Amino acid sequence: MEKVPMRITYQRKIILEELKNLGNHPTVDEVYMVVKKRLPKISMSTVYRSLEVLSKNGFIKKIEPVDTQKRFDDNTSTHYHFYCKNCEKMKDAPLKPEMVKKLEKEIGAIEKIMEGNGYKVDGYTLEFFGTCKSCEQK
Amino acid sequence: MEKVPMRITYQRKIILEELKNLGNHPTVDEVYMVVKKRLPKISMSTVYRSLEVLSKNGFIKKIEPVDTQKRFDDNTSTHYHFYCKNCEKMKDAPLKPEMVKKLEKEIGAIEKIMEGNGYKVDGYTLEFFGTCKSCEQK
DNA sequence: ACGAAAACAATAATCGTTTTCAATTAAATG
DNA sequence: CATTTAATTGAAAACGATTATTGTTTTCGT
Repeated sequence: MEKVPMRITYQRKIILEELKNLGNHPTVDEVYMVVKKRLPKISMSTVYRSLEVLSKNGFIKKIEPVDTQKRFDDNTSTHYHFYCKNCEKMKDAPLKPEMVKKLEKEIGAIEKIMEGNGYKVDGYTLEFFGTCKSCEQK
Repeated sequence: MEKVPMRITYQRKIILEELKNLGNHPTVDEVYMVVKKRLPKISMSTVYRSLEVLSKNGFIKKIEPVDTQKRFDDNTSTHYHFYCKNCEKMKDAPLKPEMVKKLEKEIGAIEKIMEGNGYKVDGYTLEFFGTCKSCEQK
């Protein structure tokens, strides 16, 4: 979470305030809509940039997919993925089948707990990211 | 994985073939580029639609984010999320702190293993999806 | 208070994906 | 095997989310 020079502008104060009011992980659009009530002239790009900066400086946390593009896999069995930020490829997580089995069981138990709490769990995604072996070797 | 009436068209045969050749989880665009060599007139939308249908029928597996939109969280500590497909809200996974701790440890160990395999692991995302409690109660 | 750097609003551009629609084709039916 | 009909196609436009650009305004160290 590398810090970045950040000015405390009026817009950013309000965006942070309203984000906290909203609670539950709002989308940028949701933040925009409530902030606009107090700052009718604010633009979407300001909200985007401000949220980005606030998260880079550790005030808030960004929730975003490891990779936004759709991908398709000819292997239909359960396994986990590793996204390499360098070559931008999605690889199979380099794990032995017994490790995958173990994790699957572990997470399955967690799902049961959530079901017990009144949630209906259809599934989950677990993706790792970083630099893959072949990129790392260079 | 609900089955859907599917015709085995020439395009689909070739898309499936080439997906298998490509191996590593290609994006739609990557599939399009190789398929175009054999079917110069094929359109992007056909590739999108075909991959979708092939995955709906269990021939291949779709890898996609639980939710594509960026979201922001005022809680900066580690915790997992649950995406409700009904109300389209991202909630905190309803798990006790000790459960989160345990999972974190478990997955941390997995990361170590991958690091031992020559990968540099920056992090991971774990997201559950389904129907949340309040939507389920209706 | 002054001036450089950062942030702003507005707008256009981009990216990945989905939709629309008329023409074509697979496969079920007679 | 010819006919029917419903699915599929290609081409193009539309789409939603995000980013880049532009000229103007604001913040904040000096």
